[in-house]
Amino acid sequence: MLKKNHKNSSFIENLQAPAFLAKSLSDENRLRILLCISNRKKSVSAIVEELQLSQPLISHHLKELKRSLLVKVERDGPFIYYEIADKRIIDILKKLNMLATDLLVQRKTF
Amino acid sequence: MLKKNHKNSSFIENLQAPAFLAKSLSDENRLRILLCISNRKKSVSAIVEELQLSQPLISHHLKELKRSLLVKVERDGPFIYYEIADKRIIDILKKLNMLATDLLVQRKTF
DNA sequence: TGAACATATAAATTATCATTTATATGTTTA
DNA sequence: TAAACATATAAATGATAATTTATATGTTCA
Repeated sequence: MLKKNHKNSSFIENLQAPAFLAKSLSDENRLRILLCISNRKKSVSAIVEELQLSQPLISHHLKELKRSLLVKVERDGPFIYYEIADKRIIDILKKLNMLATDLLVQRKTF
Repeated sequence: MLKKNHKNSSFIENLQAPAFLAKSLSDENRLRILLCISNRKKSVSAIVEELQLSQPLISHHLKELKRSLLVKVERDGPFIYYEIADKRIIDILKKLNMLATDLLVQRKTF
């Protein structure tokens, strides 16, 4: 028996959610932050130093990442630690990167 | 022998490319267009009718999708047909959608 | 408590973007 | 060639977002 296939199975409705996530992933500085905290949690100051961006800018982007649920937050004394909320975020970034590479190659090939 | 792991292997440089793709995926109307042309090529007017958006708006988003290489274009007489450039785009959208769902569940669970 | 530090927030500025309205370009056919 | 149609483009507008600068909040420790 065939799978019920009301045009494009998985979704149709709810494109708002993936669009919202994609928007959060659409800024290069936010991607740098996500990679930076993908292996272990880090304090804001550690991120600031590692990425060489201003502290308010990092805080602003962290707030956005928190709003889209892409990071987890944890306080320890005066420090606030941020960590990636789900490893699949990195998988998706890798796929986006591979896709971008291939699309560019294809464009030049034809 | 362990894989050479200069922090975050796959990328570090070139976050510009995935950020750019993500930006193109960050608009709900563009996602609707991509889904709409994911199975077969369609003319602009067909897309306009199916999605119930104005013709200039559809054209504008198609131009953006073309700029980011996410669609292929083909002319046939007066009609211009657009088609998704790579099926992996849909995979990525599905993954984004699943991730969004799970992140929301996790937020409510804890 | 007050000084030092870590982080967040607010205000201001600039840039980017989605949408609408109006018009132009390109193609077919009578 | 002119009319009808398909699509693209341009201009205008309003909304959103990134960044900077300045300041506030919250924590520790002497």
